[in-house]
Amino acid sequence: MKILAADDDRDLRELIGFTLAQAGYLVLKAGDGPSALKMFEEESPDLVVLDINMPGASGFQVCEAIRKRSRVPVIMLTVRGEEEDLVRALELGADDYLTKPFSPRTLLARIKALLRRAGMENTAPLAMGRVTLDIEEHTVKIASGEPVRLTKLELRLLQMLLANAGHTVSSDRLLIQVWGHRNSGDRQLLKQLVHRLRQKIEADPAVPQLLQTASGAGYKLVVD
Amino acid sequence: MKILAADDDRDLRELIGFTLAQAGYLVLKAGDGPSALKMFEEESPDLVVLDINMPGASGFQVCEAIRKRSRVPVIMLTVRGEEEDLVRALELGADDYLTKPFSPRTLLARIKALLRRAGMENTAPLAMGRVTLDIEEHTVKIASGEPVRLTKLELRLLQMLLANAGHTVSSDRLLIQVWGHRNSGDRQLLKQLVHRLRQKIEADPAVPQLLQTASGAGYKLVVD
DNA sequence: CCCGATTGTTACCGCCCTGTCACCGGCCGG
DNA sequence: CCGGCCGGTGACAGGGCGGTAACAATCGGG
Repeated sequence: MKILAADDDRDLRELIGFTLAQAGYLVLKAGDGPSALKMFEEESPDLVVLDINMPGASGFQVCEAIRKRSRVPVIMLTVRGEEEDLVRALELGADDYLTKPFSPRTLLARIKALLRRAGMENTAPLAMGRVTLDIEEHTVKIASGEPVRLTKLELRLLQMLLANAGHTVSSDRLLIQVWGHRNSGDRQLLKQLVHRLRQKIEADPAVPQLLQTASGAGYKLVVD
Repeated sequence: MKILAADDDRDLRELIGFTLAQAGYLVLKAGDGPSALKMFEEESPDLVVLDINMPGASGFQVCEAIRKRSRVPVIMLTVRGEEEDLVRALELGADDYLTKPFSPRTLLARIKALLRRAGMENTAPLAMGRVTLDIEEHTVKIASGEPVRLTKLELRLLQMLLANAGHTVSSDRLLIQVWGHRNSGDRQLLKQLVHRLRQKIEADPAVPQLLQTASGAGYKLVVD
């Protein structure tokens, strides 16, 4: 599990790094916004701890940039009493925050809670009913047919639907989970992705059996 | 969206209630642990705000009991500087916490973030007498008939009537709850919506059994 | 740097949801 | 008796939403 910690305060950065390393995480450290972003691009960590006050680029900018290309869990660090900052951070897509000063134990608990919520520590069942998803190979098998190759986004979409197999998942939620942002005007992206995925996995894409539409609500995967 | 707020401080409870009601949530209030648990059992809310320090049963116990039977999002309220409490709360399965004092805006932001993370629309089918409402699928089943698809507005209307099953809901209130703010002269909208809903759920739409008219007052749902 | 794969954007079609108008019938007070 | 109010019903136009296609932009590996 790879965690990126970005903070301009060298001591705090080292403390965080030490704490997380003790807990068995692989830690990447960055001292300012730009290098945090660069490291994020190169290493694609599984979780990001981000100080709001940093030279170069504020934590907000970094968070926004990260959200543009990933839905990785983000924890923001802030000083006490800056509630406006918190609201803005959460609106920008941050998943959680910590108020300085905090104890290492608290940080660890929050990180674990977030990873648990994000479903990153339990390998979800890959097979369900007719659908068998191979995340490493980026392929699905339907019933006992040939494996079909999926793109990154298709895989992610199918993963989300499979995790909620039999239940409708709202379009907004899919947008958030697949792309990481939630401009609800972006339904066209989802339409297209669903269409392309159907071409690959449905026997007759015009009459979907697996990936069904719940009009006005979202989509659901029928696996039985 | 139903939210249970449990706090022994009456003023704070009312403030939370007012804030959430303003934001359009249906709020249930409890003043101590046991009644919070009881209300949780009976109402199955979509999110719980839980004060750690309560008479009867501590927030910890309530949180633990809730976690034994549900994964509903839980936000814990705590006083400043009790970090051990926070860690324990998160380990017990709480999803988030707030340090008192907090601003209403912060509370709202955290609740929204949590609902978003939790998927916001995954409410279990709501059953009452002959009527079973599946909010995530946008469908109703009457008695043991086939599920009928509902539109957004029909769903909202039925939801409101079902929440007050057996009691008359005034037309003005329905107008506000279904459409938002409207001048009360807009009864035609409601007439049409009721008519369309009856076509879908009544055995004989000309003689309504379920969705009955309370002349001069409003409508009520008869489920038994 | 190039080519193909992948992803995002624009446009269009068809369905049906929704708001609105128009009309009917019953009830009530003048 | 009649005119107004209320609730129910039918019809219809506009627009929103989902599906599809075609194209542009971007990514990624050789």
